[in-house]
Amino acid sequence: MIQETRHPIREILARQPLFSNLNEDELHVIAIGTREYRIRRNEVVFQKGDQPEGMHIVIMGQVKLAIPSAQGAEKVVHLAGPGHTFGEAVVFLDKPYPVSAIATQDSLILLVLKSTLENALDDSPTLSRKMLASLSIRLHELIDDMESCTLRTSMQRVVCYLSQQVPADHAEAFTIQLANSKQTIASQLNLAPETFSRVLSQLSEAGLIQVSGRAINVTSRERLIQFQA
Amino acid sequence: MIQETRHPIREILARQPLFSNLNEDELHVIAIGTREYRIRRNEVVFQKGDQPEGMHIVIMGQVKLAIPSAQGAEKVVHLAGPGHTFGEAVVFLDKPYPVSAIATQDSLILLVLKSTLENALDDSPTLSRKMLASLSIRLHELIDDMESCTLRTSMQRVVCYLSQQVPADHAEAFTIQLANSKQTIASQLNLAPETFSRVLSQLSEAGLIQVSGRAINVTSRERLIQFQA
DNA sequence: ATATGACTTTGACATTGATCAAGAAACAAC
DNA sequence: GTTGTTTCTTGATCAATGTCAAAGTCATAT
Repeated sequence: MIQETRHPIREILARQPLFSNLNEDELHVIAIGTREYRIRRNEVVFQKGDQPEGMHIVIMGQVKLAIPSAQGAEKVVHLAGPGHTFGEAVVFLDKPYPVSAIATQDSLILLVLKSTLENALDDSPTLSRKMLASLSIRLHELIDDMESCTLRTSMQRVVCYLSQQVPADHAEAFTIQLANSKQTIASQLNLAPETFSRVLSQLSEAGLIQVSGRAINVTSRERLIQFQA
Repeated sequence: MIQETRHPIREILARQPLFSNLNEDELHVIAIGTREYRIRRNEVVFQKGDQPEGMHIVIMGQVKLAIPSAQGAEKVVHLAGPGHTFGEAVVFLDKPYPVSAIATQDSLILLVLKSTLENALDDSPTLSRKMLASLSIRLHELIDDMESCTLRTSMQRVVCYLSQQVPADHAEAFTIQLANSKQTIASQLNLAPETFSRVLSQLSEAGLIQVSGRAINVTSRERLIQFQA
């Protein structure tokens, strides 16, 4: 599953915002304590309960972080794309991973070993600061997710999800290209796939969106947000 | 609402695990940037959307962190008792509080101002490390909460909650004294108060617990955990 | 003591969203 | 292409949990 290669790890690291303020020496030390691995779609990076190895950085591809349940169901907690990190929280605790990580696409990932990261943090307040910010963001995202799951109806969750996928230009009408299967997105929204499908049809019938495979066209962001029932 | 007093803030800070490794000078600087305030039961410390002031440390009492919803409902995210901190995550982000904080008891709280904390973190890798650990723990707790809310039935959530309240001695039979109203606990478990009440009666009928006000006697931890339906 | 208000319990009912099952569509492999 | 596999949609049904309402309990303050 893990396959070493000889890419310029240091170059890649230097391009990550997290490490952009480090000097050559610091970067060199981190690069030495970093492994690169490739992983195929649907393969497991680690499982809930495994002992943490370090911080993972997605270079290419995508990794799904999910809580597995006994009955085979799972709740997707986060989808980490290029430039995103995962597994960093456990570096600071003596606990196993609380989630499983599975590649949703063939991916290229860096693993900064636990001890390497710890040393780097002790030497660089800037890195510590960025790490704190990164964890804080994750915390906020999780709270938003919690809010969504507990205080909203399925319709509200879908509307909220769609309206958050707005492109940079904030256009009133736009097309979303879903980056994952509808199953995965349903799980992220804490919905059964069937429910997700039905909610999308309802929005279609109301003329607010057009669905064609993974492409969803939003006619009016404004009207979409207003929509109830 | 906020009322200054002249307690030995520095002494109190020194007793917090978070600051225990700091030297006299560092502690002094932090003490200067720390405010003490008292707040009554049911009073609001801050609301979701407010601009963050710094990190709060509960010295006495208890503060409830909850996501408010438009319809007056709320989802309790965390209950912070003596020695616990809250509001620290926002120090590292330029975002408003994602939750509201309300005292559930008359409380005494310290507020380490944002800039003070930031400076202290830049000067002390140890403090940074502890802060990272603290945020990581919060993240784990939230993930556990997420797991509970999304993958378990109401019965499973209550059983899990009760069995986690085990006293230190790990006795098979024990009595829990609920530290909050059943409403609050129900919200934390993401249940309607009525549902919580019904689940407790069910467990009572099954002979697994005896409920008497806020005191809950667990007859057998083992059998409680096994219980289904 | 008694009264007032908050919290809790219980019952009846409504509703959301899950489950099961079957068919359709998309995709991949050969 | 054709076949097999996975994903998605749609319908019918059901169970879990929320909502509403009323009564009961508890605590507090006067």
